Amino acid sequence: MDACAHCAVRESAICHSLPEDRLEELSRYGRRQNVTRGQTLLWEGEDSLLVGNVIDGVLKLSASTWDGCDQTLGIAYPSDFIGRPFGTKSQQSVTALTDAMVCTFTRADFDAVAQRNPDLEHSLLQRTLSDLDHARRWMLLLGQKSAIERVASFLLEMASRLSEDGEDEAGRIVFELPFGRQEIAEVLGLTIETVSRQITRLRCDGLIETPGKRTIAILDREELETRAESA
Amino acid sequence: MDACAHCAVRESAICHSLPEDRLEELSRYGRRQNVTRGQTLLWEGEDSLLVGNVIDGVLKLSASTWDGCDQTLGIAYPSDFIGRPFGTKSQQSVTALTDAMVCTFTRADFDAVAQRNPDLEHSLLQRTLSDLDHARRWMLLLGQKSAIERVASFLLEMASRLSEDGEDEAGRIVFELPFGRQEIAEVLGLTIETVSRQITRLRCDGLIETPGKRTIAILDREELETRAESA
DNA sequence: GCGTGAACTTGATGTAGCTCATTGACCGGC
DNA sequence: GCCGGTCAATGAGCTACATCAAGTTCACGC
Repeated sequence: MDACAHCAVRESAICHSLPEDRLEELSRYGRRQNVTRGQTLLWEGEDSLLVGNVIDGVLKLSASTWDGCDQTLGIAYPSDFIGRPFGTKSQQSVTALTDAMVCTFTRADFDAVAQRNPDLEHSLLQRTLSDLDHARRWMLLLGQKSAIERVASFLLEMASRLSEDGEDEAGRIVFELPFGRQEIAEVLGLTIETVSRQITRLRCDGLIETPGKRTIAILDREELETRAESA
Repeated sequence: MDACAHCAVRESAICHSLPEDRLEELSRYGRRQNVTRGQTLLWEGEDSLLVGNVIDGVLKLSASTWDGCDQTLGIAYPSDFIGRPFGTKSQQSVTALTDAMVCTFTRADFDAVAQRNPDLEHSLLQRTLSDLDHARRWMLLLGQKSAIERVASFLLEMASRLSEDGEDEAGRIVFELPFGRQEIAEVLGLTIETVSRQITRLRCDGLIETPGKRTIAILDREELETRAESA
């Protein structure tokens, strides 16, 4: 497959570090795979047989407690890397939040190619370091922030991830969440009711609008940032 | 300095991946540094000028909210790597919990050596991947677990990290925490009072003993594991 | 001995967010 | 059209943890 050459994430996924010939090598092992919304690609605690790149769509990484509460541990967007290379069990499930397309490799294949391509490992290292930074910033949110701060932070992060163009004609930042309320709750370590109440509160205070169930329009970014930081 | 040859973490830090001659190259840039308890090596938000290996002692990674609440994001033990290589600000402070010894490099020096030594990068990648796994498991704790579950999980983790020998003659697992109560609270996202109460509760229930302020003896590991999972 | 200060414990009270229950909006099937 | 299902919003009450306020213990100096 020379699909790589025309891949939507050719320039942004870790593959970008490989020159043409090496890319060709990697591509022999890759497999493009459609995933439908709700489908789980990797299961928590099972051996991580697959790794890969997200090409399109949004997926979540999650883990759950003995009693079934789910916590979302990370969100994977196009060009993000998923799975756990180098011989370890996956500590989290990977589930599609939207219909998605991923480019997968068996872990064994990927490990072998990576060992032969330091540049690929370097890209992966860079990406893993940012993921770690990001996870730790999220720990601060989970450990210290109030419900309203969490929701405000979440909306701001989603805005920066999902609103391709800045603002619409009315100066609003509009975007479609790939999350239902329950899924937001799982990201923030809250309940669905609390999330709903905080969103209502932000709407009543005139900081946001919610034209559709999953559509958010940010009216006052500045104030929302203040709410994300202080009670 | 040929200190590397006799370094306490020669076999376990990321340096282990380097052969003698390459190690010699790296060691030219390294600087052994004593850190006293409470001293901060890297500051949140500042450019991470230093990176390095922990040789001895325990340090914490932490960040704080606008209003001064600290959250501990990770704990670094001997042979762990600290700092943020590859041109980014450090997102967290690194502070010594005990007197410690670290082997530091300027980030620029380290980056350059790493680029020339794929094996070193591979070790660092492996370590970063485990750190990420670990951080995400901690997110589950911060997002979902109750106070008693958090404290029990914490004690178990500390036991596995700090009790070199298994059990003493009485079948207890005894170890000295490098944390005061306030510091435990910062790890768990709780207040000092809540931590204290939960420890008292575990003591009253006969699962642990606290012979000294910072000394913990686990009497019933099994039951403690149960408490760490379920309410 | 006694005083001082830091670290920990304990108790009393408040409250943010959870739980449970209800209602309403939207949507697809028939 | 109506009906059933899903998802979000909202209300009432409860509970776990935070907050505030005393104690208590221990180490250290005099």
